[in-house]
Amino acid sequence: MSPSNESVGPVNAQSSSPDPLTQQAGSQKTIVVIIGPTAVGKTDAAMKLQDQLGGQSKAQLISADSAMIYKGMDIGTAKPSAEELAEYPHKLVSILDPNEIYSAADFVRDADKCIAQAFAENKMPIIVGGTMLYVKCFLDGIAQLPDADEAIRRQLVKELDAGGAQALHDELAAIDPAAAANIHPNNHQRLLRGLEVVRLTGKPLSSQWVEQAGGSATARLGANIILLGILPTQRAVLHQRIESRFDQMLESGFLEEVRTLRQRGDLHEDLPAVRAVGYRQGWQFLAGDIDAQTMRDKAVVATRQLAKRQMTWMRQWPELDNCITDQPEQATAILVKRLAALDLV
RNA sequence: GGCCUGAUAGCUCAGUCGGUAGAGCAGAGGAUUGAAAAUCCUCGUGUCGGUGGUUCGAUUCCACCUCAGGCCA
Repeated sequence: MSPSNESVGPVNAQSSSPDPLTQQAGSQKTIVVIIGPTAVGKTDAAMKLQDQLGGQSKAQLISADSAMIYKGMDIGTAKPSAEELAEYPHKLVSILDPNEIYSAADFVRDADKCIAQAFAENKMPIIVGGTMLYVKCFLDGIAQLPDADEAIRRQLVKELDAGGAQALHDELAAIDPAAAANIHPNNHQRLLRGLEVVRLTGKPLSSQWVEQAGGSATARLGANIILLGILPTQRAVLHQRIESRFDQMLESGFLEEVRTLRQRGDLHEDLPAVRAVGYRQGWQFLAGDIDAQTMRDKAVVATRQLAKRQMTWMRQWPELDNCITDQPEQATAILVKRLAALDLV
């Protein structure tokens, strides 16, 4: 009989379920979130946590990864193997064709759905991934904005080519100085998106950013969040892992995977899937633009740079102050301890 | 053994008609709201291979040495 039993959340009538574990998990609605840079061991930590919680009937893994979302991109995204996925089913893995485009807003919507389902099945949701924007938007909420609009984007690109980025940035600044200050003129991707929203809604972007639809994850889902970041202090060690992991991918037939994607004929280098780390370089190699050594080196560099950007997100993440571990092998133990303190395991 | 070319930032190189030097890449830090494994911003002191010589002053010119590549023997 732990004191935290009474202090956390409403307690359902004892008669509703004979299983106290299930009942507590259901009533307290806890979501575990594990984030970290690529190659750090997030997936292993999440799978071990599922074991600790009692297997796949008690936990639901949900991937927050903008590349694992694609079918046929397995080796290069370091997806768990088919055997592992059978034992540790992941939501939001291999759900999209590589010719499709996914977004942070899609992720928030899909993750919310997966979590509601997990709660309905008395499973504890475990979000695990390295796409920090997805996780950030999931946790904080995301503004209600219009989807990408092909016609307007084409028009904006035309204007960009004709008049240059500064003219477009000036236009944005005239309507919405706050958004313009936040978006560098050279960042065409964000600049065009900003103008797209302004033209579609007729309202400033910055004011719409403030109103996050549905609010934070806690507010939307009535759940409390346990967030764990795995942030290595020895970057050289991570770089080492990234390098040898890519070499292993090559040995495992990564280039065959890319070749299969190329041979479809309908994919191209402007698609997010083909721009993914490793795939972009493999694509260029198979197109004959770069040699094998260059491909390998550039892929490793791109992966290192990805890891760096992921770690920048994490360092700036205030909620992460007291829950970072640089020892991936201990991440599961730390989470189990925190769940135990809430009587959830 | 002789001749030629090179030696400058972690890497590839530019440059200084003699006044101690700057790009790309790598690396580091940062931003991040429907493409995010994306996109973008900021950050450059290094015995200018070594030792002498000429000069007020040499990374720059000269000599020799070392190393690398090439050519001739």
